[in-house]
Amino acid sequence: MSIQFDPNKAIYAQIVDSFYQQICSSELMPGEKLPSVRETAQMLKVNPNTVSRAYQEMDRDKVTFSKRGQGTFVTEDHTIIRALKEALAKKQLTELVHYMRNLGYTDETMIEALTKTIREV
Amino acid sequence: MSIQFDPNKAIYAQIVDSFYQQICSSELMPGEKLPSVRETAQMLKVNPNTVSRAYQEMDRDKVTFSKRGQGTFVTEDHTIIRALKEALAKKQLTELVHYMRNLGYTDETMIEALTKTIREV
Amino acid sequence: MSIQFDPNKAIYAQIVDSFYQQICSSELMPGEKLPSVRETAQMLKVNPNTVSRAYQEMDRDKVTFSKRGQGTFVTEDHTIIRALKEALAKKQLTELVHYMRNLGYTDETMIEALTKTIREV
Amino acid sequence: MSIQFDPNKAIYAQIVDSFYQQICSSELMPGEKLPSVRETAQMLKVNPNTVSRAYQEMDRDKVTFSKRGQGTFVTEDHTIIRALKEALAKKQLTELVHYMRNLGYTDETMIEALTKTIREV
DNA sequence: GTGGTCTAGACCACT
DNA sequence: GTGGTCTAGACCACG
Repeated sequence: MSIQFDPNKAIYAQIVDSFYQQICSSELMPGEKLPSVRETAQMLKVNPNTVSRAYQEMDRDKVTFSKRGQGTFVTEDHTIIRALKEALAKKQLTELVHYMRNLGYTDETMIEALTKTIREV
Repeated sequence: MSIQFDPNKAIYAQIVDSFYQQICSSELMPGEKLPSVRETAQMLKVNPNTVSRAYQEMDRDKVTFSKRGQGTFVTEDHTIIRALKEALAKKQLTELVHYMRNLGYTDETMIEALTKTIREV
Repeated sequence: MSIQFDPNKAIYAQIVDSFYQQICSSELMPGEKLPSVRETAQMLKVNPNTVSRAYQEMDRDKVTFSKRGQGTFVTEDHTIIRALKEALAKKQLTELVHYMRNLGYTDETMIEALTKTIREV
Repeated sequence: MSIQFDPNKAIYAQIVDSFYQQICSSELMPGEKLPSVRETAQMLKVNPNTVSRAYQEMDRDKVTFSKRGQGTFVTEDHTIIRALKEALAKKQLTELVHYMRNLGYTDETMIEALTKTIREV
């Protein structure tokens, strides 16, 4: 894993985003252990505190859970992961809708354009 | 206008993108004059050469045209602008399709999700 | 305000508790500004970061909201404050129930004892 | 047994409280022998004099009695234990009543809330 | 080893 | 001034 940090978004939030994508795309499976705070910090060349904050953020969202002395793990509750996927998708879709409308697309032409893209990709 | 530069993409290309968006969303109308190279350079705190390269890029794409001694103008050829819109849209759509597939969406659920988002936004 | 810190509970959490009590007992009214992070830190003789974390915790709970450059304020949403009151009450009540049961009280005698205490206090 | 000492309350009093809770919850039965002063002192990492004072306090309350050369025992007088239970309960209840009133609860809503909590816990 | 917390000191963006 | 973030380095509790 490696993240190209966007200077305008908090690093800890970008770390969260990165893990969420890995979890949603099943690169990280339910119950799987995340790399330790220190490992991740070293890998991303950031301070362990920053990674710790990211892990706590994910814990709070119940997407992960941490066991003191053992590590941080992806939740085994599929409902939560499903909800996470939907939330991420919704965010992308909303951005797209705004972008396309800004470009002059109507609801119908937008769906047409997506359908066409799906066929071609 | 102000751009938050992404260190991974050539600055001139980001300037092009920014103008293309303005043209597609009709913030810049067909035939309208773009700010001068020097103005834009000052505004973006960038070397004028970088801006000049961006303008040349847009000229080459026929999206703008330059008149010696007068400046750079948005094309009045609506076909070109329409094509530009489609190209920008296609790029976003392609990214979305990949993202959603990565999340486990099928073609049908993806279109459904878009339809739902359109209704809600 | 002054807190006698319990060495076993995170300081930031105790600061949150303290503010929550003040908000629930209307010592801090809806919309009222909390002391600044730095003020509170000085008052409690703790590091500003610790106070900041407490404030962020309250923000996340929507009990407060922060405006960059202005300060942190108690929410004006009475629903949230009501829910907070109930949550705090529930916590105390649950502890009490366990304590009283441990002492051999049954459900009826427990309620009787409370009724009697209410009359006397 | 282990006590997390609160720096604001005399240690001997906290030791008394701890034993009283054990007696009321029948962890220590009527007639049962308490650990010796030295044992308790070692266990709690406290000066034996402090424990001795706690034991004297309990003797004075007639909750325990000491036999020279044999040790300290829980009273076999159930009346006293019952009174002790009531006193502990009363203390908790009184605190609760104040806390809940501070939160804006009336006598009726307080009893309702307790009834509800009892059902749920 | 693990995560959790705290301090100290710094810089940023916003009013 | 405000809150928000990051780094650096430390200590703790848990297993």
